[in-house]
Amino acid sequence: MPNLPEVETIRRPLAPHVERRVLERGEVLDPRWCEPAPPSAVEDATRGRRIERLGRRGKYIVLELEDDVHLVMHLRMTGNLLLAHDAPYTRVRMELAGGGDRVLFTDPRRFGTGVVLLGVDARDEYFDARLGPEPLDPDFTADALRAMAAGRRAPVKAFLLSQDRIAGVGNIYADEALWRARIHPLRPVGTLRRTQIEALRDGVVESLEAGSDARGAPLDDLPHPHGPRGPFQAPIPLHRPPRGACPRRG
DNA sequence: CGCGCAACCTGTCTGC
DNA sequence: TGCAGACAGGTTGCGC
Repeated sequence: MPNLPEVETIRRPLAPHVERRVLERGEVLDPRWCEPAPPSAVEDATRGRRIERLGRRGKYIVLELEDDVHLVMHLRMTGNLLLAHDAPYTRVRMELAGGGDRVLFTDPRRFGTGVVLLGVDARDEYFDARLGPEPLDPDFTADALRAMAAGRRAPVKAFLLSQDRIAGVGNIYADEALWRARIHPLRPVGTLRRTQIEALRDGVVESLEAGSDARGAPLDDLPHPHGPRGPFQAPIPLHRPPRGACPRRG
């Protein structure tokens, strides 16, 4: 479920509570979380290190620690990162020094993963190998999109979903962006006309922004046990319309 | 290389 | 009402 806006909604309120604090220890309760690395890799990396920053790239969350140690996490579909003492489905538990706060990675379906990367170069290499540009960065222009789409026969929806083209667009936002741009999802992306490419770029950006706005609405100050996704699963309008006729064309 | 698709999981929804 | 089966969905890896 987490696409870029959801990941950002989890990251943003959490960041001020963890940045500049020291991790006493991290404990991997589910060894599969960091496979093929052993849990000790995560535990060694986190022990006693200060958190410099809680960042994001695409759908990844990055816990940037001192000494240039980067803990890169992916929530996949059901993962969550929250500040709480206990929560169901906890896979990783990180104790913060002074106060007994804990950062928990929870995930009922155990799809979520984490990896420790040493050095900013290793981190960038990791992302460069699998992620395209950030769609909310200013260089994500219609021209850039057109260059990426040129000559490709893949359906435009599949194209939007491939993270090595555009980082952070998932199923919900691909549908929403195509709906806004009035483009059929199966249309080969390389055949789109210039005006459609422009509409598509706008559709991607606007749906991501709408998603961030909707879920980024302030709730309480602290993430509660069920995490910062709460009551406002308020869907953007049309991802799943009432079954039946198309609301636009019948 | 580009594309399609199965596999990974398990909670929740759907249909009988 | 209960149960079995379908579905959800991001990424990886394999086959064509």
